[in-house]
Amino acid sequence: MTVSKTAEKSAEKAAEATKGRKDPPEALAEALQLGELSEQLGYVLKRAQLKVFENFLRCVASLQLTPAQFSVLLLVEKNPGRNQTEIASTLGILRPNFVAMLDNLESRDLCARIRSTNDRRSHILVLTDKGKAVLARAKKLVASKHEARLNDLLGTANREALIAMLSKIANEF
Amino acid sequence: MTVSKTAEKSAEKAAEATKGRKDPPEALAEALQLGELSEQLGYVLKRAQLKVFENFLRCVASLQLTPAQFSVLLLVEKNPGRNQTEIASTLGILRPNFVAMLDNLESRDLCARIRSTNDRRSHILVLTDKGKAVLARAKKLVASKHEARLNDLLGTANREALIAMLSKIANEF
DNA sequence: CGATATTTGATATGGTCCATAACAATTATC
DNA sequence: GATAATTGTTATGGACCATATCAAATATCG
Repeated sequence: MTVSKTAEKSAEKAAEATKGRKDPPEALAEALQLGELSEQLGYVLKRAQLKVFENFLRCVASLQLTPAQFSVLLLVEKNPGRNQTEIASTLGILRPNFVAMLDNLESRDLCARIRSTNDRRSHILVLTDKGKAVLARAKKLVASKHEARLNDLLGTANREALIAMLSKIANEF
Repeated sequence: MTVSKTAEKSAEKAAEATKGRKDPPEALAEALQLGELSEQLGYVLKRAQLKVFENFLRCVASLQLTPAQFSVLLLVEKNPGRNQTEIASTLGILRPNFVAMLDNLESRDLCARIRSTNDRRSHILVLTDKGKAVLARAKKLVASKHEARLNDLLGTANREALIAMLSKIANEF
């Protein structure tokens, strides 16, 4: 609560410093110096991730799919007959949180839970025909709009190198 | 709610498919195929970001600093005399959400808000001496543990290339 | 000048995502 | 056959993010 003596002193200096350069009303505020921040991997990684997700959402807006939902559909398509625990855990989703996600996808008739005949505790996941169709359309949108954008920005070789490095970090860090 | 006919049929096939390979009790569950997922930028970006943040937290655990708090301290140190709105907006933090963050940092005597003499609405932000000391120690920990780890994994040249590409995405995507 | 609009920090609030505990049904273990 | 473990589920709380709103201070403009 109380401000230290030294903080007060440096604060006075800081307040003074702004006095001299009182901006004329229409002046643009000077951009802040990012400094070491622009070299911080976590910082730039987070900001890039937000931008990529944002762009992804725009590209598949017509299908109303989030990145997480897209990843579920992709994984179920590639691994039919797996149960909720298996799909969720490979995506890093906790089982309790996966329930609502599946409720959503199932209510939109994109995938279905089926009680396994082997183990009647587990639900086997399958894409519906509509789910397959929507996923196919999503893939096309992602390739033509989302990935194409990235290729324009970085070039194909760099894009592949980027994904390889990120995979390495995700798996071995 | 109701499962489509086609979904039921493919479900039967899926359930049957698992019947043949009922695992012997001690068998390891086969890893799922990621398929196209491992080529999805958003997916690998998100997972890499989580790993990096996790590692960052471990490296500076002794200082109890999150990546977001670290970025605030860095930016305030580099840009003394700026107000809350300026610091928050360059970090992509909304002003309302920045209040609690500053309450935290201020209660730990790492930074201080000072009413500006120019504009008595705004609070000028300054690092306290303790804040400067903690930030200096944090920088050393990050450099020696966090970044060093990344250099070991990718090599210095690749690390720089990675950060450059991520910056490009963050700024131009 | 003075009325109105804008800005700043702050509060309240709701949404989404993430994590843990607990439970019933089912299956595995011994 | 008693006990333990697993599966899907619910409930719940925390962290983070976004919007509306407010009082105080300042800017704008008649």
